[in-house]
Amino acid sequence: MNGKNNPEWHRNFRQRGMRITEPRKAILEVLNNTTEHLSAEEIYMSVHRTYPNVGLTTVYRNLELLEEMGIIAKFHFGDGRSRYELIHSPQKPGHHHHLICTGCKQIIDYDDFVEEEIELLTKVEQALSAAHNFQITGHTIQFYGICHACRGNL
Amino acid sequence: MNGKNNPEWHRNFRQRGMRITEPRKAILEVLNNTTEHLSAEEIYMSVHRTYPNVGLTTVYRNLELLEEMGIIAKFHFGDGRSRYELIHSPQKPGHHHHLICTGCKQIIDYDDFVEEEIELLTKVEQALSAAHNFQITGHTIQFYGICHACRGNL
DNA sequence: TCCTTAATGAAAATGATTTTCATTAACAAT
DNA sequence: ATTGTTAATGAAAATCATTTTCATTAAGGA
Repeated sequence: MNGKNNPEWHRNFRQRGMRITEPRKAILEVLNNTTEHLSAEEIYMSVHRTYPNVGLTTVYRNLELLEEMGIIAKFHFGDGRSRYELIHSPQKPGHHHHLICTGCKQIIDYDDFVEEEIELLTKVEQALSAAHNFQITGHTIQFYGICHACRGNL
Repeated sequence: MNGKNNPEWHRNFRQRGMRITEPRKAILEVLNNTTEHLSAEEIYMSVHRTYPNVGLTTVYRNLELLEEMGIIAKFHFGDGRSRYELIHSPQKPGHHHHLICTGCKQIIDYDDFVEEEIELLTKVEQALSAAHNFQITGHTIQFYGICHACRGNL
């Protein structure tokens, strides 16, 4: 968690009159230490190991909150549940562009042409902003396909 | 439905031993005649007007089927339900790149820089194919933001 | 230490989607 | 055209992720 015992998100929370609680610390701890794209249930199970009394409801509530605050992003990969990622993750900084196998559901954070993608996306973002009078807050790029292993199982 | 009374999808279906049924005709009819991004329930309601005895279950089953066949695409726009689009729609041919207002949930099929996007996407697709040994079947590009009207309501 | 109220946990409710199963109807063979 | 096989259907029940309710707890300012 950044090595500091009073991280910057504390300030962020307190400003909004929100309290620093064990469940919140635990949830952010889990998200900070994973490279995966965890679902609410998975985050809950992970948190549960250290804080067995934290409930699934609380996990859902805080994930929603963290998303509204712009701290995490919520993704849909087609497996019927939402998955969450820290927007500025120490584990995988930068973009969140995904390659998903529709067979085994594995999710790959790819790096190919990301520079160019970002460049174009920025341009598109500006165009959309202007043309449709939107204030853009985020984007999603996903490629779907079948991985080598799954192709073997056909 | 294409002006022909024996459309090409009939052949497509029969080849797989699948039958041409009223519900299937009705569902494709609805998808063919909309520019919207309909949910299963919305498709069901639309079908229901003409064929009141077609059930919601059947709509779900056939949407899944049509997706597997590569005839329609399933999207998630963050409102908790899946939405479907004909991949080759007579109403909006070409791409399916979306701009979504997180306030009012409106979905815009935008046209800005789509040429360039497709060009880059094709390049990325090839790179991913090679680098990760994937057979790419589709992609998703979405921008999220707040539209002008919704910004007023804050 | 006390007080206010944000936050929590457990259980119930909700809502989209899937499964079950008995019935119907496509369509190939007759 | 009639029949037989079985894919497809519809209704109801089941499932599963997520949300709501509500009584209780605890963060943090006074």
